Amino acid sequence: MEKEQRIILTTLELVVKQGFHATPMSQVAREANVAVGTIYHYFKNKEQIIEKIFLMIYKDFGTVMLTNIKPADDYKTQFSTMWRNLYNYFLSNPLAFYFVEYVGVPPLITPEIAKKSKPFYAEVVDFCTQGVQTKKLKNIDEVLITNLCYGIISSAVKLKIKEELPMSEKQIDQTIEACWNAVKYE
Amino acid sequence: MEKEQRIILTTLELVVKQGFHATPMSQVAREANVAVGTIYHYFKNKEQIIEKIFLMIYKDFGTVMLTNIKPADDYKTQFSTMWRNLYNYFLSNPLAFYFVEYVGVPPLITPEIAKKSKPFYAEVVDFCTQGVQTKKLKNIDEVLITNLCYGIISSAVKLKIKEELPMSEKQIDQTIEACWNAVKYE
Amino acid sequence: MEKEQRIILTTLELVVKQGFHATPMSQVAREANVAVGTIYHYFKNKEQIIEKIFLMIYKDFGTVMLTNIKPADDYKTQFSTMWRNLYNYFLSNPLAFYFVEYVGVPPLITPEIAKKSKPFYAEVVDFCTQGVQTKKLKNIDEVLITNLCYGIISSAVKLKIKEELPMSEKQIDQTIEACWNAVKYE
Amino acid sequence: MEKEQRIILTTLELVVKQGFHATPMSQVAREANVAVGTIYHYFKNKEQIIEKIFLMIYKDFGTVMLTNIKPADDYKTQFSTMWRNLYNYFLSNPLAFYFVEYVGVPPLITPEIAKKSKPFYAEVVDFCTQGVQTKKLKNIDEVLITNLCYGIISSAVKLKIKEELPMSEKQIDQTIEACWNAVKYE
DNA sequence: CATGAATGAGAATTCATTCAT
DNA sequence: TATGAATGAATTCTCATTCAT
Repeated sequence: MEKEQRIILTTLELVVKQGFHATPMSQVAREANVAVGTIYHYFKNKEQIIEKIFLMIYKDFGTVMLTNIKPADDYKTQFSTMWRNLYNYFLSNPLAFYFVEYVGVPPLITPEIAKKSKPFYAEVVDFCTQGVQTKKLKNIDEVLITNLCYGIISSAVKLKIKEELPMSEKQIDQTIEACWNAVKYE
Repeated sequence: MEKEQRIILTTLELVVKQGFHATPMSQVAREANVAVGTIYHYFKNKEQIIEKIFLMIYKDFGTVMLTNIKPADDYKTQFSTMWRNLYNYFLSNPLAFYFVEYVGVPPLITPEIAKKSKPFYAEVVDFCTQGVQTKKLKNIDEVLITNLCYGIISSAVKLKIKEELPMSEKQIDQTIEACWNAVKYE
Repeated sequence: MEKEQRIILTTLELVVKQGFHATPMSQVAREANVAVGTIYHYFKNKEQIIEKIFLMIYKDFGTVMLTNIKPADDYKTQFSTMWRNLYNYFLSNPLAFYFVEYVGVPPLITPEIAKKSKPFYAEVVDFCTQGVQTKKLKNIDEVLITNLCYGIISSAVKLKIKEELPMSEKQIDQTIEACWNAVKYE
Repeated sequence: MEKEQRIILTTLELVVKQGFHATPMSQVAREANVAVGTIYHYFKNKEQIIEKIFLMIYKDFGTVMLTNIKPADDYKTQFSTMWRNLYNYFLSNPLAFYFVEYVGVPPLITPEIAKKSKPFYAEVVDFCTQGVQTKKLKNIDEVLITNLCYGIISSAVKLKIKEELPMSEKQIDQTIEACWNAVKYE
């Protein structure tokens, strides 16, 4: 639906720039070119828009991380591609990054909503489980592995976005390599 | 000052649980046991309380990371101790963790305020610079090194706090080891 | 008309339970199983539904009061039957009672609308006029007589509906007797 | 308190003329000459103002009914005085009358609030109990007696206020006499 | 006849901040 | 220093009504 999408995207943009509470529905309506009432025709309340955005983004990057993964490649290559995909996704979608880091968090996102997002990145976790079983990765809980790497990528993205570092090709490579070294077997 | 401290700590607690905009000054006043007007005697406005908290916490953990660092120990040991200190600090001060992760961020914290916090962890960055120079750490920008490790620790803390993982002693060791492996030389 | 009736009855029910302004047309539509637009096909606006209900009910109880009135009976019997009829009608139609007492009143019901309802109970007033002329009832204005008795019945119904009194057969008899005693001749 | 009183009296006036839901707080504020926020300083919400008014009026007329009751007078005189007091009170306080009849009713006034008002007219009920015990009044439940008379008075007041009857001195006397005749012994 | 998406004015309520005491 | 009553702009959300289909 045309209008629903406009509401979602406008909210995403404003909420990231101004914060959830600092974003009035009237502004969302104005910038999405709909009437305030229309927003409430599609969403129960302000929080529900956030939930929709949250799930939309998580679905998104669950998919994105798996692109260009070629089973023929060796494990390290596939593993590195995954996290590089995530870095690239966040860089080309800074709104999504800001949202997951600062808006789509408690207390706005409850544990229940968070749970709904899990299936979207289940494959990534599974891939780490395989890595552990085939002795490509250290014998660490797969959830821990996934999150440590996520933490590395997220930090790198922040440095780039805040312009604290240029994040040259070399630095990106070093970041991805750090993910691998942090959890690789041996 | 007794009252000023009460205002700061109450604000920290409420702002973490409810968010900045969802925390009315009247509630801060009530729970800090002062009058609303009194808050404005000590602080120019709501934002200024946040700034004070922000700097207080950053000062705190700049100090904390350096405790028990014994120059006699080898580099790896000192490096590991530093990040373990951070992990422990966050675990015993969940309010501080939540604050730096979710409240003390843009757009509430402007780049100017953020800059004021840099001196507080300059020593940590310096320590990494030395590590690079003495070939203990890979030849990666020291800011990048610091932040990648911060990202790892932060992810681990989140898993523990959200109770997604037990974070046993072994898992903590694996996390600290991941920091080291991610950036160690060779 | 099927749908028009459903709209009227649903509105009656909701308006009695929630009040006029607290009853949104959307809810009427939903519970009457019609579209919002359909309501406006049958009624000019929300107020018009209330007017229709108002007249419907007044017509109703003008009729009801006269059932089982047997001219052969003596005046007191006929008079008592009338008010007992009203009591029974209200008890078996609590929605109607609540409506006339709390909803079908100013400022929603204007004097003009109220005037339209007068013919419906004209016969009851006439019957009182006859009572006065034949010295069965005191020489009191027939409108006053009618309304005093209405007040008695209405109070009794409220006690029963609010469950403040059981309103046993005996108490009902006492109530009807009170009507008679209040205005009977001598 | 000056402002609180102004809010109460303004609300009473507006709510009677326009209905509860048709009376915006902004209008109350304007006509009471206070800021909207000030209303919420004194009252939790709109409903609470109504509750305060409700109890204020019930307290009022519990008192009023007992004025000029001289124990030396015979029972009928005292009984009549009471109801005449009520009639006079309502006539000189039409706002109070409209309020208790149309605003201070369910669903706005819940059974719990209604219960709070009972002590205020307990003495009137007691007086009827005595009347029954001393065989001045019929052996009817005192609550029923009280309410039947209230119904009579209320109907008379309505006729006067709606200007359907002039309610001459004679008609008032007839009304009070009707109260007595309706429930007197014999 | 019937629908229901869309509207936007208007409602109740909140809350940062001020200021007289 | 400390208070808290008072403010009123701003917020979220509602809802009667319209109109293109």
